[in-house]
Amino acid sequence: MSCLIEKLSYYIGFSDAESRHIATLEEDEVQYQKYDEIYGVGEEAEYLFVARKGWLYSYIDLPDGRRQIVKIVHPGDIVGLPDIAFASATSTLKAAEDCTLCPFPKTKLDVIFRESPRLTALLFTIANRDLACMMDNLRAMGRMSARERIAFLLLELNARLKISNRGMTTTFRLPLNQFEIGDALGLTHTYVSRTLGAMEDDGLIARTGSTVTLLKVRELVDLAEFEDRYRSLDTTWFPAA
Amino acid sequence: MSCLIEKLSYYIGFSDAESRHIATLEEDEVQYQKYDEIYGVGEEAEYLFVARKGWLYSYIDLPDGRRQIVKIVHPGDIVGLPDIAFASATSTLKAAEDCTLCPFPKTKLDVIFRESPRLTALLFTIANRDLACMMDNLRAMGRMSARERIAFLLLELNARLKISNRGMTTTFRLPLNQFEIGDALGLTHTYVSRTLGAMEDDGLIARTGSTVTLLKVRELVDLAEFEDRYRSLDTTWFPAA
DNA sequence: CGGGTCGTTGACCGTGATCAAGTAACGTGG
DNA sequence: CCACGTTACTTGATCACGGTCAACGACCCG
Repeated sequence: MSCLIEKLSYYIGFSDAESRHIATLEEDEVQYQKYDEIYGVGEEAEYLFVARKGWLYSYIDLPDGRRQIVKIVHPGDIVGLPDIAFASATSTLKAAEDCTLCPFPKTKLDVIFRESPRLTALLFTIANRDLACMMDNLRAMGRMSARERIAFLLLELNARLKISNRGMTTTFRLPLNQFEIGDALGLTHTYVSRTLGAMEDDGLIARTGSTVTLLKVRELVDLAEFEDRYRSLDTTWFPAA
Repeated sequence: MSCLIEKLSYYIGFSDAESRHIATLEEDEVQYQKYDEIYGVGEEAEYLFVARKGWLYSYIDLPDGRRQIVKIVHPGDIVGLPDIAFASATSTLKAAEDCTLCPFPKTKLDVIFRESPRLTALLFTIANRDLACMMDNLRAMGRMSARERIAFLLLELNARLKISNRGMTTTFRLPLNQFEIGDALGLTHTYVSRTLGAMEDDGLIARTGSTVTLLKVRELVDLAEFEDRYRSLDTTWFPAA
């Protein structure tokens, strides 16, 4: 089954027509290699993407080399929604590892808006869920220490992976290097290294290669004041199918 | 004219039916006083609001007293969209000054989704524009100095005020105290005071009471790498009226 | 082997936090 | 009209978290 449908049907069931609409978003498929740039700031934002395989991230550069990763993308995620509001892309999309994407034009959304209010409500809700998550993120960047931010990132990634990956435990592959983790959290790779090391010493997490295990989930959750926004959505107000 | 319609019609024109849909969102009206809490984290998120008069902001608390303001609300803004994804509110909404709000239930959106694909596309686009703005914000918090963040905030507020306020100059009322500015930018009020003072000394801005003037806009824009995301939206792919 | 990427560790430094005191503006009540 | 409390802003002294710079080690792949 497509990982987009899998992810969406975690929240509501779909009619055949709705499933067909979703399937049209994944008709094409393109491969990218690790560190390929899929699109850059200022390029025409004609297409959206469904991530099918591999992790990606979007980031914004500052002219002096500072970089902020604003979104980490997993299989089943829709990429580029924040850019549909503009004629050109507001961030750069890069492959964190070899990956597969399904591009689709903005206008396919227009069809969904006209024909499926229920699917529209879901997409609208997901966009707003993402907004709420960005706010949590902003809180982490504005008011949290390095250790708290790292705890937050690990918990959020784990929560997201649970949605498309039933049977997910607290051990997961983290295909990001410490530069990338730092750029996502507003830290330097040096300090990421130090802090991860200290958290490992304290028995909060364990690392083997690029795999992480959250050992003391309760303590991590308290550290980061983490709330799982992915586990459920309020779909009670949605139009009927 | 209602400030919501004014703000939305900045981007597209509306049919009579669409105007009526928008008007249903502003049927009721409630007054609040400065520092009133409209709703808090965890309360049932039954209603959304249209801000009609006065500034507000939503924030998230940490248990030890740290606070992050995640959104500053102006007249004409829709408040609470990030919460429609959940059964209860994810942030607290507070009045920055005396203000007027128009509450409406989530289910009024459901009607819009069923009857007006074009208005749906606009709301969807605005939600995603807000996402892009949050990402700019995240970049500011993660990778910018205090001075750059303040430049960024002032430019963004000014850009937003221009939408509903034709003839807006670079002088505007800023009804937020320095604690609130700090909480929005991840700084202490002390440092906000110092930095604003230094920026004034450098001739970048001027202050008189709670009014701010951006004197060297070009330099401020360079400082903050500011891009105005409010001035125009890509509406070319929207369904026809 | 050699070269590249990535992670670790050490020494030092600077931005912005913390703590504290003082000032200005304002409304209140006597 | 002044004494007062409150709130907001400013300024100074000190501190610490995390940045910067640099060196080194581990690993992978050619």
